[in-house]
Amino acid sequence: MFAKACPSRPTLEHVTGRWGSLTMSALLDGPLRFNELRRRVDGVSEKMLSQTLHALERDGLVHRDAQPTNPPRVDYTLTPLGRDTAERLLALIQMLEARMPEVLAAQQAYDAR
Amino acid sequence: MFAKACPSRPTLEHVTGRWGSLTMSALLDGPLRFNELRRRVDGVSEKMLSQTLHALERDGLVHRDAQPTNPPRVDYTLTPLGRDTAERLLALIQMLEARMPEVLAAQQAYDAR
DNA sequence: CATTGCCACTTACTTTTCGTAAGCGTTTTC
DNA sequence: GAAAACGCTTACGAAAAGTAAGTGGCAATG
Repeated sequence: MFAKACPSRPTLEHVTGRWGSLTMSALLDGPLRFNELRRRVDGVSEKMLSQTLHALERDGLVHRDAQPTNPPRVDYTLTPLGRDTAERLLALIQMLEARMPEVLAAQQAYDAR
Repeated sequence: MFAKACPSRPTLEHVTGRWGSLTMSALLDGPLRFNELRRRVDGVSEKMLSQTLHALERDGLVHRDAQPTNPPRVDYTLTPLGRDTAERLLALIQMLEARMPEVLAAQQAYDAR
């Protein structure tokens, strides 16, 4: 993984990317439709969500279930691999959130210099 | 965290960013100097490594120990919070690497469509 | 004793990525 | 019959990242 040409690097980037991590964590609660996801992951644009989901689907982390009805209904779900990944991501996110006071204190100390 | 203006988002991005995750994982083995890190994290430029380290230092995840000798010797270490974070990151990375066959298979199936 | 290379960076420039905004066709809601 | 929701895609400007070169001092090589 530390090697430049490692094939797992792109996947790691999809998973840990700004929107990848939030998207996957949001899907831990259950399947969500495109616009439901967009509302949960506050700040993501339609374009970036679309891109993110395509990448995650290609990597086998997210399953896309499109029903050819009118209007189209598209549900996104985590695959088993996706769930394992998302659980770790969410744990990391929650740990960081819990310890944000430490981070903010460090930032203030740093900026005060 | 899912809120747009959440103060933990920038920190999450530093931690999970392309170079942040690899840099922190590399530091789990012990303190490293700037160029040692650069050689370990294959592909990172001096500029990006410098930027990444500054951000992580400001967030209180990495400690920078610069000795004013000649030539200057600068050691980077993980703080306790940084170590907790890096352990989770490394676990995620190793899990992904172990399951890359699944990912590659999914990619091939996707591309074949 | 000149050349090369290492050390830890910073700065200018180019390329890639990202975010913003609009458009698409259909279908239910008021 | 006007407006909004659905799930996207496309064009364009802005921001981030990658590339390359420069800095200044010291150590070892030739």
